[in-house]
Amino acid sequence: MPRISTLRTSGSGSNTWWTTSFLRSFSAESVQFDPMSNGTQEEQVQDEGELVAARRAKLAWLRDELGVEPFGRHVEGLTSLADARARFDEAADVAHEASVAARKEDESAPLVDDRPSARVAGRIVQHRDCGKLVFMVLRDDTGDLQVSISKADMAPEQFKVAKKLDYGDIVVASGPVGRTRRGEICVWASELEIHCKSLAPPPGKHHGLSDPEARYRRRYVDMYANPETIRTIKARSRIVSRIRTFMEGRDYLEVETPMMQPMAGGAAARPFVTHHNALDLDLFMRIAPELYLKRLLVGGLPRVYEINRNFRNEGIDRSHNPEFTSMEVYEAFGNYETIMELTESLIHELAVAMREDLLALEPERDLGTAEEPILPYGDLRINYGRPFRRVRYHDLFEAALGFPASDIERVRAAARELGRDDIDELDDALVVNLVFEERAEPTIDPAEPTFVLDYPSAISPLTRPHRDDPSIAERVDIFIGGMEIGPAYTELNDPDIQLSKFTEQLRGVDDEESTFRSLDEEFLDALRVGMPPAGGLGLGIDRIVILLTDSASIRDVILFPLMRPVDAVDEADG
RNA sequence: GAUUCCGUAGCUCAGUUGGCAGAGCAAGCGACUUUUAAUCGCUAGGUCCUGGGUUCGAGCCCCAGCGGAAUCACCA
Repeated sequence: MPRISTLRTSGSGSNTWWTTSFLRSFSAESVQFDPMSNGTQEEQVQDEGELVAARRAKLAWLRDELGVEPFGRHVEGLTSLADARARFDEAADVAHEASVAARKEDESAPLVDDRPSARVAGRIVQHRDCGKLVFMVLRDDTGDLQVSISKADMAPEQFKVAKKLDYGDIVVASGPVGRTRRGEICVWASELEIHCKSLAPPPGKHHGLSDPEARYRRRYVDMYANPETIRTIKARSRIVSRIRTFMEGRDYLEVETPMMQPMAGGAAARPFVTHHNALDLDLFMRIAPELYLKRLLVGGLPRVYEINRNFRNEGIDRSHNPEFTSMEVYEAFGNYETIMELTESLIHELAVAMREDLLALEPERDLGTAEEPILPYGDLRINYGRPFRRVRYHDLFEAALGFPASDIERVRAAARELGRDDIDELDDALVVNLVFEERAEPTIDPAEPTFVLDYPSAISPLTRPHRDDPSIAERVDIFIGGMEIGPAYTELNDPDIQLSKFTEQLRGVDDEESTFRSLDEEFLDALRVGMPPAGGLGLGIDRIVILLTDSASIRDVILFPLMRPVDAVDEADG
């Protein structure tokens, strides 16, 4: 027999008829004892602890004793909790209170009740049973609202239900919007129905769910336990929507290109491999849409963008998830200057809108001005005022190191100071960039969005060299809050140079890399057909959202970040 | 992949030198017609992440594993 011995059926004087009734219902309905059953089924039942058993017992009680079906149906005329709260009418509430007081003196006095009413739905996050009064707090995606119930105002059966509801249950309540004596705006419910009985033990009432692992694995619990989670989800959705509106306003066409590609191109990253059965063909989850978007420029679309997922088979940390969302943009006859202007305008506009969203919630916050929004990010206050800082790669290098990048002896000396022992084997350009990343990048003020432009050509193999100085590339990277948000380029459209750069790139590839790097002949064919000169941009959408929502980790802005399955134990051993 | 830290009741967390497993909230029963983390009385609730080892004795010490977080590497 499954273990339900934690629930006593005798020996304790405190048990009443309905405890035992719960227990009978529980053992009769929920636990189907089968002498032939195997251990696994029994274990599943045993997993249900005391808290679940109590909830199942209430479920059975609702059905058997009250004839209430707690898994409800379609409901009409619902108002969000925020809207219901907004309906509150002070004068009507005062008049109602006065008439109730008058009737206590004189029973023939008329009852005045012009309070607006509302029908609301939500999940119970607090429940207080005070005898003939019950107070509960409902939560929906617009906020919290108290529902107050007086025994005198409700049918006896419904009041019984109201007293026995649990944290986590979903209910619908209807009645006038008023205040309690303590001034709390609430729905004074005359009707109350349970529409979903929550059978899982809820998270804590005070601290919510704070264990990060539990929050990511059980996001649906995190969402109702921690309202900021829904706030971030909504903010992300608004940000993406605003990006689309912005791009559409500038005549960019949104397109969708393959996410499963025969060749993983467009970036230097390790791909995931998958397989098409009917074609018996290995495919790569895309690491970038770039080479397909450029084909569209070849075909004649002047301005295209794509917002979608890339998949990169690499490490996971606060700013990296294996699948992440980026926006790539290509603009015929643009260059990295026009793309910088686009990027700056877009990010500025997003910050302006986010500032307004934040002020709508908290008008008193100091968030700069509409032209120069200042948004919090951790300990920083990032100023999104235009123009963003622009600094050339070599100038930033020299300012940080005290000597120019062309002084290669001093650069190599600085690199050795970083503790690298492979310096002598590296090309000059790679050593310069190493020192740049370690010493110059950290000097960028994280509170000031900054474009770093004119990277060395030698480390930018897919970028068009600068027309005045071929040793530098028309490439720009934007940094905000210490994160690289995305690079922009003047794209290469000379097919012969592109071929030689590809070939050169493939030469340095090791055995492991060669399994997923190959020469994309179709793309080269497209370039030979002819691509207009173009500016291109890759923008990390998750990172933009991290910044604008002041989130600590990419996992907070991705609904279901990748987690190792808990049960995948020892499978790989052998 | 490396290093460090973490894993104890449904949730949030204590746990002393290795000596009977603790609290608050949540849960069950009772009281309460204006609560606000309601209050008051009673009751129940544990695979101390898993598996080994040391020890008379392990939540605590050692080894291995699993999961998570941070930092690093890869990368965006």
